[in-house]
Amino acid sequence: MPELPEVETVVRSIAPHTLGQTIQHAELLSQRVTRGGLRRTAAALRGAVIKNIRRRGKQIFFDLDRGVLYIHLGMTGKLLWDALPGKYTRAVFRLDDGTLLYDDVRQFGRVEHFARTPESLDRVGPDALRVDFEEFYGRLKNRKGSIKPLLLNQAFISGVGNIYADEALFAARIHPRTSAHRISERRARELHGQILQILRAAIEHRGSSISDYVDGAGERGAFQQLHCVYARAGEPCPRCGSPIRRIVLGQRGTHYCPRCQRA
DNA sequence: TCAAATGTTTGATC
DNA sequence: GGATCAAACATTTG
Repeated sequence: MPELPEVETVVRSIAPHTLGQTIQHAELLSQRVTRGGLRRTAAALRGAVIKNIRRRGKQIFFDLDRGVLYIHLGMTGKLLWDALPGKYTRAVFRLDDGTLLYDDVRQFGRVEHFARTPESLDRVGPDALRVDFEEFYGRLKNRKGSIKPLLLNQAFISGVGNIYADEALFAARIHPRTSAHRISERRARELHGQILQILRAAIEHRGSSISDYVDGAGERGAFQQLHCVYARAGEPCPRCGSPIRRIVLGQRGTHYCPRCQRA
């Protein structure tokens, strides 16, 4: 669920509460989410000071005075400030002025402590908001597969997920099955620009809440109201009125306008 | 009641 | 390496 705009919104909503605070107590509750060991991780976090909070793609890094707390929300992860723990609470961080909870129904997310930012997690591609066109096109033009799965590949660029991939391809009028290396420089420029524009607009609207996404204060986003194609199969295309089509591409639901986005 | 779908990543295989 | 596919999990939707 959480893609770049949602993760950015979460970071912004919890940063003011957590920056500079000390982790008085940490409790890790899920082996699946915290593979580094529940007790080891809790012990490593206890007493650490939060110096900085960063986002790269969909990854969140709390820089500590001793290592880093890494959080990935997966599909259903939530970071909540001063909320009540529930059935799906997987980690509890008691800070000086309140409590930060990590809730995650499906447990595809991760909460880990690292002594330093590890290489493997750092191997994601450039952040989708910071990649310039030269680099974007350079990485794109020799790729063999379809453009849609490539946009979802975090090693290509990081931050774009299923919603924003579909919306960006619609805005750029590119069929999701188009081979990446067959996209002209001109059309690639349009796509790059639309990715930036859509991600920025989504952040302004505090993300997309399709089912259960909320920010650190438990607030839903509003950008889902502005989706043109995502989860709108059968509805008229806002540009030409043709019914939006849904196919499966790279095992993911893919939404597009068959008239505006020609193969 | 059951099958299918859900925004994520990882790891196996060719 | 790059592309493809199954799997991890729990809930909701048709």
